[in-house]
Amino acid sequence: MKVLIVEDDQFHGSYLQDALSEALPEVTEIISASDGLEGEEAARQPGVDAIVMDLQMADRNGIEAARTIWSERPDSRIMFWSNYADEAYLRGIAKVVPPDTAYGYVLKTASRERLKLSLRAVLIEGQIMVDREIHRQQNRGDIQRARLDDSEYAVLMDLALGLQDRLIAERRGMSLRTVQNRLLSLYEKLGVDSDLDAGLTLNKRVRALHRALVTRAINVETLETAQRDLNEWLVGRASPGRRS
Amino acid sequence: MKVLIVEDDQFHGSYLQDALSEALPEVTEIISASDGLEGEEAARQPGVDAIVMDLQMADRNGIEAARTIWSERPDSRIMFWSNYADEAYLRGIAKVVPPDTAYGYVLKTASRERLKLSLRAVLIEGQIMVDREIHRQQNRGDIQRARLDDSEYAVLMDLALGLQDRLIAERRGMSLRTVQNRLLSLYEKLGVDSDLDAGLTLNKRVRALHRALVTRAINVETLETAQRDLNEWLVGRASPGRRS
DNA sequence: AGACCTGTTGCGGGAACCCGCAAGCGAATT
DNA sequence: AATTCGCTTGCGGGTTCCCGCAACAGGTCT
Repeated sequence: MKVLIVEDDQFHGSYLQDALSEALPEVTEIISASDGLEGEEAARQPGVDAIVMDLQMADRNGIEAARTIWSERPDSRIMFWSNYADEAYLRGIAKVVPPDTAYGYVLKTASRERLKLSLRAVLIEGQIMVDREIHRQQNRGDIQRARLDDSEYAVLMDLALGLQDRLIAERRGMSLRTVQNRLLSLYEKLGVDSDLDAGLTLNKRVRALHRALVTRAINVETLETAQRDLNEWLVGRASPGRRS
Repeated sequence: MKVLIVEDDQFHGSYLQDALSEALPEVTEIISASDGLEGEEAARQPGVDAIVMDLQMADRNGIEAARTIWSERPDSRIMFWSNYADEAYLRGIAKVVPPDTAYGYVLKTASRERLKLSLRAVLIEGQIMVDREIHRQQNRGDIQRARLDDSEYAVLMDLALGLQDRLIAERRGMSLRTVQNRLLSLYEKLGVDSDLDAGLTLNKRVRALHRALVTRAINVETLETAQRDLNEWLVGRASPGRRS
């Protein structure tokens, strides 16, 4: 069995390599890549059965690399290994994982035992496994009162990009008023108003983005990929009617 | 010589310990802390001459820890050691470093040689030393067209918190129109308009925050500490004139 | 001194935003 | 079939935001 490790921190990389060969005796070969691009390249080698991937990497991050890898080989088993329990990462992964594909998400702070267990479960058994820390993070009701559904999340991304209501409506195919309703529930769920019990009134749009960031509903990498998606959408929209 | 290492990643911690004792033969004792709070505590021990501090830590981050340490012992020499070259960190450090105090900022991606050199320069020689990568990051004119001055930065933080113009004016002691002028130049410097050459008009406030984040002018930790500062200011404002 | 530049402030108006109200519509329940 | 519930949509109005225009103060250059 041949496993690819994509990790840009050499210490974490060698620790991972250790744990991997300890946990999975069936591994015969380990290859490494130190950023997302290299990772995509290396994953094209024949015989790569499984991948362990860091999420935060300089050039191309883990989720983007995973997207291209999965688009080429949808049955690849990928284990994500990350410092942070941001909900944004989980959403990002959920958007790119093919159906019936095994993947996992463990934190770097997890114990060696849990890491080894997860590696076996995902890479060998083909399970789907997400560190319970990550789910717990999201559900703490004091900070994030309710989960955002997909449509709300989409609007949140557009808001975060700075689109105005009209544009969001066009992009998401809703009416203007519906967009505003989504925003309303976003403000509610993100706790925008709860901060102004102190009697101060604030800019809800910006505050929503602020709250989304500090609650880890989105993060800066999310913003960057969302910007790329927006650019694609924009060129797709710019064909006919070259007016003004 | 007694040195304190504050670092929550054990691998990086032991690497640092190695490099430290290699680079500084005069070190006789190394003590460790694994988060900001522990670090503050440990720094109170007698005889701690120098500190190496990670910036990203779970509970209390490196800058906050440095602030309390410096407030107790302003002559402490602190070397910051970080994964990211965010301008936000540099600004945060600049705000808390006492005058005539030695400090340094190196990236974790720096070579072992450069790390050792910086350690000597800062902890032994008492120099101020900032990794050139960090300055380079900020000055790339394609992304960030011009540096923000302190007043603009302050307004940017308030904007990021979701304050509206009136509040910012009150907090910073400017007129409403002046605040708006600051915002104008922020929009300019952050490149808010440059994105809308594609002909799309967007919400400048939110877009400014977006740009500030992706250009690393600010980051999420900045937002969190700014929120705390805001809360302090709010309670300080709430005493007399209980009007409406 | 006069010209000039930079930063601050007020005014005013068009655009965007926030949101209450109410009508419409499909799905689930009774 | 009637009712209820949730979601969508249009309308209207109060508020905030963005910013051009212009007056003014203080500092610099000639």
